[in-house]
Amino acid sequence: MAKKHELIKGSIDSLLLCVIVQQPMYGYQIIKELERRSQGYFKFKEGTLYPALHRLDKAGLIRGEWQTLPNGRQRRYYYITEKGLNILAAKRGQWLDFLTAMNLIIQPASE
Amino acid sequence: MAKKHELIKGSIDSLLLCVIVQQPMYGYQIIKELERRSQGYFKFKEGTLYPALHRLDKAGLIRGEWQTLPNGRQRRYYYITEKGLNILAAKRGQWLDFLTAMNLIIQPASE
DNA sequence: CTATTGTGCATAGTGACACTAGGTGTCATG
DNA sequence: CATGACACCTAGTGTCACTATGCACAATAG
Repeated sequence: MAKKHELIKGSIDSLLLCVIVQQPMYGYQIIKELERRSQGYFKFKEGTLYPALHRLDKAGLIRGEWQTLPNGRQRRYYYITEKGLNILAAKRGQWLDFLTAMNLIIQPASE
Repeated sequence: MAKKHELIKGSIDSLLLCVIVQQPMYGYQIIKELERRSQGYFKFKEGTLYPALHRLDKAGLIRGEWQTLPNGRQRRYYYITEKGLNILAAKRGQWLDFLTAMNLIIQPASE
C-alpha cells in the first residue's frame, strides 16, 4: 500500500535536468529545490537522488565537480552538459506525448 | 536506448481500470482499445498486460469471467468491482497531483 | 557537555514492475 | 501451407526508486 509514487519512475532524470539546467546545484540543494518548486510534492531521499545523479553523470548528461567552501567543507556541484541539454529537450517532448496520451485515456468520459 | 516508456510505470493500472470501467473487456481487446484511444501511443504487449490484469484481479479491483463464444472459443472478460471504482477515483486524483507537480518543474521557465 | 537536528555525500539490499521472449491453440487469408 | 490475426499464458531479466545505514561536521538545544 501507500505506493502512490510509482508514477515517479522514469521522471526523476527529467526533474534533475530541469533544475540543474537553470543553475548548477549540489545534491542536497536539488532535493530542497524540487520540494520547493513542486510545493512539497517531491521529497526525494538521498538514497534516491545520489544514485540518479551518478547515473546521469556516467551517461554524460551532467558533470559533477567538487568545490571547497570557505570553511573547508566539500560540495559536489553538478553542471548540465551539451548532451544533457539535448536529452532534456527530448525528455520534455516525451513528457508532453505521454501526458497527451494519458489524458486521452484517463479523463472521465465527459459526454 | 529506446526506453522512452519508463514513464509508463505505475500508470498501467489506471489505464486498465479506465477502459474496463466503461465496459467489460477481454485482454486482447484492451490492448487494441488503449492503442486506439491513445492514437497509437500505448501499444502494450501481452506479456505486459496479462500479468497486470492478474495482479488487479488478485487485488480485487477487477474480476475476470470466462465466457464461451458461439464458435466455442473462450474469452476472459474483466469487470470492474466496487473496490476498483474507488481505487480508480483515487488514481485519477493521484494522476492530477502528479501532473501538477511535474508541470511545476518541467515547464520551461517562462518568465 | 551531550544529544539532537541539519547539512552533505555515499552504498547495499530489496521489491515492484514492465519488458523480452517464448509457449499453446484456433481461424482466415494468400 | 505459411503467415498473420486472434486469444490466452508464463519465466526470466533488467531497471529503478526506496529503505536502511554509514560517515563526517556544524549548530542548536537541553
